[in-house]
Amino acid sequence: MPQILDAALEEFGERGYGGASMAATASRAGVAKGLIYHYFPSKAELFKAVVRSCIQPAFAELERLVVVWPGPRAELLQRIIEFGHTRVGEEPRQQMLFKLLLAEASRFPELAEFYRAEVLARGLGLVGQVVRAGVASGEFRADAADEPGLAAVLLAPAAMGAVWRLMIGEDRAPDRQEMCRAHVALALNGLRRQPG
Amino acid sequence: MPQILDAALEEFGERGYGGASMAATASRAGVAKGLIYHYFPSKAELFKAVVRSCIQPAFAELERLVVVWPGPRAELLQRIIEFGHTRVGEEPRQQMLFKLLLAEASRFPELAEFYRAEVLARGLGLVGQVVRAGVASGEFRADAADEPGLAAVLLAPAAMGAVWRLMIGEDRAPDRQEMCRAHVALALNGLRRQPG
Amino acid sequence: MPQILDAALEEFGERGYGGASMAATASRAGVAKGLIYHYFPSKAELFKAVVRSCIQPAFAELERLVVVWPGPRAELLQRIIEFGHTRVGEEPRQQMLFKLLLAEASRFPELAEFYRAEVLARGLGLVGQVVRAGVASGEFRADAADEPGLAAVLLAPAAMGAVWRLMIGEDRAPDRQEMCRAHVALALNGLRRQPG
Amino acid sequence: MPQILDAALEEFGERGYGGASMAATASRAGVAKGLIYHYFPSKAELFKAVVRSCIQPAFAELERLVVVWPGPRAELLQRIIEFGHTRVGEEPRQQMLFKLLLAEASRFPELAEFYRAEVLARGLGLVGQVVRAGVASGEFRADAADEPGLAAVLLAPAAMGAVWRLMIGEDRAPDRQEMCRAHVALALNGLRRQPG
DNA sequence: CATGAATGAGATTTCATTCAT
DNA sequence: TATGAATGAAATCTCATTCAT
Repeated sequence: MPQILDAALEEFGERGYGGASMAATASRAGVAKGLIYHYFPSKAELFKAVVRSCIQPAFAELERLVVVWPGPRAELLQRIIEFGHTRVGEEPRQQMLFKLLLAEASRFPELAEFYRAEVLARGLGLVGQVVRAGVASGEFRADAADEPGLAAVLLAPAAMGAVWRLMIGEDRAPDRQEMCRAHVALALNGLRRQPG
Repeated sequence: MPQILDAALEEFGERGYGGASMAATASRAGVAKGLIYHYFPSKAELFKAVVRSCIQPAFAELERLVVVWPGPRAELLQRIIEFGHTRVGEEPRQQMLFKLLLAEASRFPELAEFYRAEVLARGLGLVGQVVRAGVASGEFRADAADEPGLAAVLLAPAAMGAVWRLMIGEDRAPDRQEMCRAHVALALNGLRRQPG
Repeated sequence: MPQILDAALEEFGERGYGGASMAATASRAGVAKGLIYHYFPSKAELFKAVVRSCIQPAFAELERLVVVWPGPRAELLQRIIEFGHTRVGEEPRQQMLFKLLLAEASRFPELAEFYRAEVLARGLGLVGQVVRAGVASGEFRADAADEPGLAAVLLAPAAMGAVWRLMIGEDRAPDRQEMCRAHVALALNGLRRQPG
Repeated sequence: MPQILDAALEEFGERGYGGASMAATASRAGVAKGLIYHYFPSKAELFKAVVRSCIQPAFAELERLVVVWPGPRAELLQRIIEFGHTRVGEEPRQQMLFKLLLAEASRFPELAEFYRAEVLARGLGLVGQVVRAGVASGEFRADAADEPGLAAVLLAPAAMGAVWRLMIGEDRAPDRQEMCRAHVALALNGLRRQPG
């Protein structure tokens, strides 16, 4: 059954939900078509199972880090941004998951809700927490705490970088490292407490 | 024939490339299936024609504005950012186009290339030009001119906002106005010349 | 399209609704599978179309006869009974129709209703009319007009003969002519006005 | 194993032979699919076993009654007819059995033969015996003994009543009691010795 | 220009049946 | 006895595409 999920992930990833074929998935997995239906009642259920199987506690590491971070918040924010640019879409399974979410979320409300709750909301919470802590400690300008859209703006460049890479390929998309550097610079400058 | 393209846009937009059906497109357009093949040799060609038909000189206005802008670059940049947040994905046709690009670009290299050249590159060029002008005029910090990823970072929040809205719906996605305000603030603060 | 209906009638008749196959129907008809779906949206619709195509004004002849009959009602009743025994299930199309109705009516409410309204009710009406006329003319015993189940009882032997023939074959079922003779005798004796 | 037969009866009764599924039968019975095959080599054999399990000595009571009946034959015949109308298709198991026989007999020759020998022939024998006895005793008209189709005609209304109820439902079919009354009246009148 | 009958490959899904445990 | 994983054939249905008219 894990082999079926693996095969299905590949197939869905390569062809999308609509383009994927149960027969191809079965033969990728080296099993008979019927066996898939022994475990999953339909293509849609298989798809959701595949997505579920890719969910990983990606944020756990960061969330722990935020809690125990001893140094300045600016540095923590930098780490988070760098983590976003380097780690997002690095592992193939995660990359496929993101691709599927991107392409099919609008046709699978459950998927969209999962993405909102498990990925977006956690990411926003993480960043928002750091920002507020930095404001409280006086590192960041005070009004940053009152900008409800700030977390999303801080998250967006890393996410959009991944989207661009998926859409037009790693080689033609904006360079990962360059975006990362500029992102860090803009964020830290943009949050710095104003002189005078 | 424009009716066919309109119908096809709706159909592709609602069902995606794989899910769209020529028969449904024909009946949406009120013509016979055969007529579609009179104009378009295949489903894939119809799809590309649909995408092409949605291309609009979205950047033309901005590109002109950048050239003739009389005031401070900060204000120009603010206008561009605001334009991005409010206009991107506002018109239904543009929204569908973006959705299709997002979902199918990886399976239609021509589409991806079109997006890269006509949308991404022009957008990056636009923003980059403003940044360099602002640096030249002393409004923005000098090292902003040497950050090749900066334009992408400045563009990303507006783009990602549109992606989020497509994925999880206007109502559950991060608020458009809040993101816009935070985006402007972060960008202007982040680019400001550092006090000596 | 008539060839499809003919082929479907054969297929459904031989194999029943559940056992019939669209592929077999198509190849019987000498057309491609897909063409059937060009005309009929589903197997169930094809089935109903087949049934509809078999409906014939079987009772029209008898209904006219009842109206204009000049002689004694007993003789008319005898003719109707004989018609029932000899004609029902004689023509192959009608035989198949009856078989299908019998076997599938309980799973196709529309079919059951059609049978009730177009076959059973008309048959009962016909017989009831003759009985009442015979009572009115004094040929039949008076209380026959007050027995609401009589028409069904008079119809039943002919119908049940057809059912038996379908179930166990013409050769092993009760003999058609013998049943017919006994039926006529019982009916005419049973309706005769009582002496004294 | 009785649970399997019960479950199979329900399943076959609801869906017919073709529509019934071994998996559904197994889950109705609360056992695994494999276990059914432990007892029954195939779906067809299970079906026949189900039918066999429903056979009950329905006629035994009547056959005994005919032998020992002390009173007039007319009264005995009336009882038999009333028994037919009230008892046939009363118990759900018998009803399902009849339904299955009706629908599938033509595709299961063994079933048809079983029905002919165990149901039809015994019923005809029973009625025939009573008629002959009544003729011998002078209660019934003499020529009734020479009508080979008479028994079938006398049996038919009760049987057809059950068929109609199965086809179009108890509520829309001819009323059971009304048919019974008319049947008794017609039979007794129709068999009465003619006045000189 | 325009139709729609016709095709045939391929999609998802069901299901009786087998078999190792 | 009993399970349930596994199979593979066949079922219904869809759909892009062709072509005679």
